[in-house]
Amino acid sequence: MPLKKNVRKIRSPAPLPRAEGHRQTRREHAIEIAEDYAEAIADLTLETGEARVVDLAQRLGVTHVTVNRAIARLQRDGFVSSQPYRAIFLTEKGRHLASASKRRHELVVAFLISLGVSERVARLDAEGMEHHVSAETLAAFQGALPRKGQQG
Amino acid sequence: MPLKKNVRKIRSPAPLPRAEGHRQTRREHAIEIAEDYAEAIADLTLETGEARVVDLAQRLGVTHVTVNRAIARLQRDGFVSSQPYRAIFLTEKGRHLASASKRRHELVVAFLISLGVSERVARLDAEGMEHHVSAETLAAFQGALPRKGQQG
DNA sequence: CGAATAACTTAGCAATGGCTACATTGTTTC
DNA sequence: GAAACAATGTAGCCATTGCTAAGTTATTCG
Repeated sequence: MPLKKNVRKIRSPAPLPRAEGHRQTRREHAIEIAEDYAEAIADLTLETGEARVVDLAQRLGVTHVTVNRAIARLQRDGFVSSQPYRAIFLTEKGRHLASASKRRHELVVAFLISLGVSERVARLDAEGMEHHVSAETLAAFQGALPRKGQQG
Repeated sequence: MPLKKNVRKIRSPAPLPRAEGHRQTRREHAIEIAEDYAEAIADLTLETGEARVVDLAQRLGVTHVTVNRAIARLQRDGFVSSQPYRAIFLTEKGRHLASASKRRHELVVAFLISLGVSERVARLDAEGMEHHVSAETLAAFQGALPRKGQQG
């Protein structure tokens, strides 16, 4: 008596959509690093005039070796241009990514803070969350944010 | 003439904290899969009585091979117990992780929906965001959510 | 200028997380 | 019980993302 341990025929009919979210999350993971680097490069360029491997390493909390290889991939994918032993520059594509990322990042931080989350935690959480905030959700965050001009 | 391209001495003094967020994000990435699997296993066990490799694969949007290896890691790390060609069961530790993940997941979805995000997008975004929502932020979400009993 | 130092690069290891192709085991069905 | 088929497991590929160690190149400074 097989006891019907495996009910192999009656595969569940509906739970397909669930997979979609996971697929999207994986897709987003693939571009997270590009976004983080683009943002960091843009910031450093503003702050110090150029983005160097060591500075990126310090800022992202990885070794300079990791940065080096990441930059190679970003260059391969057209986000940055760099020459050996020289500073790193964003391409048009990279600048685009950086500004979008930066805007989203800051909006997420501001939104969390507006909810009462401490600035420290808001910044920590935003770093991970931001990459998974779609345009629609970002718009909702923006909408829920208290307006700038009307502080009364 | 070196033109002072590299101003190597004046390393920026403050941008250290930024790295902390990235480090946390990487830490969270490391447990994302455990959380997703634990939640999926818990759900499937409820829905169909047991969690099988194929079902997990379908639900998570990966091949059964990927599931197989992930399960091996989860078993190594004490989240699940499984025997070859048999269903997968959560350990106490795994159940704990699953229930926490599930609660957080549902709260994030509910919160996004309450902001006006469509259910579809809320579910898609939550899948990626949830892993980076700290206890503090989760509490803020909870607090911002309209109460259950007072729908007026 | 040349040595010292800082920055960068390269080589190579480990873990993760996808995959396809193929082998094995379990279940169902005749 | 054996064949057919579904499910699971194994081997091995590739890419990513960390790392350390060791070699190169630039910059700075005596």
